[in-house]
Amino acid sequence: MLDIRLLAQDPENFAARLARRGKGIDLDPVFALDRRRRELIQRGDELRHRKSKAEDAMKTADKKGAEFAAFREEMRTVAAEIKVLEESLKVVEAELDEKALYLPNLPDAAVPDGADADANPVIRTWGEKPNFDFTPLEHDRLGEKMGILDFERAVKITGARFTVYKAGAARLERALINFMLELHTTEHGYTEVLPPFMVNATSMQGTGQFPKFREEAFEMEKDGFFLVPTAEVPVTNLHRDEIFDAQSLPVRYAAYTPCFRREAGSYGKDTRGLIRQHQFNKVELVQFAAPEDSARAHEELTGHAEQILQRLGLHYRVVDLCAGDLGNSAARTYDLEVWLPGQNAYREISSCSNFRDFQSRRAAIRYRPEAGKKPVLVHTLNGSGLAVGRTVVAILENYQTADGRVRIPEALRPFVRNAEYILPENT
RNA sequence: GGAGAGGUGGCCGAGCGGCCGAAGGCGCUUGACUCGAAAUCAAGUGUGGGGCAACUCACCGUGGGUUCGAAUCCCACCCUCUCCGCCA
Repeated sequence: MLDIRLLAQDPENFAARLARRGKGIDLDPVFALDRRRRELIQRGDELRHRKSKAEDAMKTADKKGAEFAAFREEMRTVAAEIKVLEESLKVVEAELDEKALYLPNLPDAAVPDGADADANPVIRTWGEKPNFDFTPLEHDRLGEKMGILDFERAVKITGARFTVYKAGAARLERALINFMLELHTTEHGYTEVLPPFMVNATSMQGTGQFPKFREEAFEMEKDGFFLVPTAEVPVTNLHRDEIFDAQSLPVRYAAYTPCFRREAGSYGKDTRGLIRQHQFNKVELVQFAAPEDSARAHEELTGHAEQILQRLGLHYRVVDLCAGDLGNSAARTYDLEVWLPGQNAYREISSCSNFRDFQSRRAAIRYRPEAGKKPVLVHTLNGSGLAVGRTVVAILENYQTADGRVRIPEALRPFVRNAEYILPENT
């Protein structure tokens, strides 16, 4: 959520910055509602003030006297008037909220111009494309052939966009989760968190999923809970309505969770394989930082996610999302795109974003820069470190051998009893 | 699922329908004392909104209601805890 008061001070500037996202956003109705809101507050305060003064007098007045009776009659009508004002205020605030909660974040000044993903500049590349003396298979063909990924039976037991992992694939997924968490917690200074996999609607609003992207969430209608679309939601909301001490920042959390997404509107996209699933595993990095530190923290966090790819020896590139491709809540985002030789393409495997105060304003997450001073909104950041299913895809495609096995990267071997290869499973 | 208890400021904990934004304690900040620290003493210390400001309004789990007036009374809901049952 954006700061309406700030926006109202310099409407043209903010409108121009929002326009970089490419969608026409009309701020005038927001400002009009904000003005109306302040009007109602002022009139209400005035009446309440008059009423409380009268009540002070009534406290000591003779309860049976004529003066008391007169006051009582007058205040009765004032109370009714206040009630009417409060009701209109409630309506105006609901409308304003509705509008304000739908406004996207302001892109950082450093965000490159551009309309869509094609305009995202590549800012660095690590490693090289592996050479094959055979034609590498796509992971889903390979996984099926090896008998370690079962897409058909997943359809039977659940439906499309779900997968059953078996044997070497299941073990690989599990090893990757452990590998990632171990690295981030022991070398990068993150505290491990294992949060609930269902959250309430307030949490979803706090991080910006609601109200705009409600269609994307799996909902437990009966209980009012939602399956987490990413660990970002429960982990960022850990500190909702809290005030950090200055010295406790930055706070860093690493969390494994499965992620559940309805993928509404992506019918026909990536229908095969593990790339786009309704349920996938992810290790997420979340940071709470002081505003002046967040840009640096963003670079750092991105580097932490990159470390995973580097240790696994996977070639990737980093792209700087342009204004038109930036997610709704983000002020700046770097995507890590891993090379997939089977698909002959780079695919997103991590997205690292700085939300600045967009989420913290919604979720009221603040810190006190100095004892006795007013609390200030923190900046929140997060990034995948990494999407586990897509990492499995990358390993299968990059490390497949001519004889139908998959070599396991050195860094991962301690997590699989030093096995060197994933072997076919013939059951 | 059944029975009961309770939700008040960073924490603990009082609170008669008006004098309660809220006693007291702890914590924290500042000052005094000290070579320094501890102890002690003194003062200060919630959040948000409106207003250029003086100032003002709201907030005692949430939402309604009664009343001139509600932290305090009534209703509904949410949450927490204890006991019983069930259960990985």
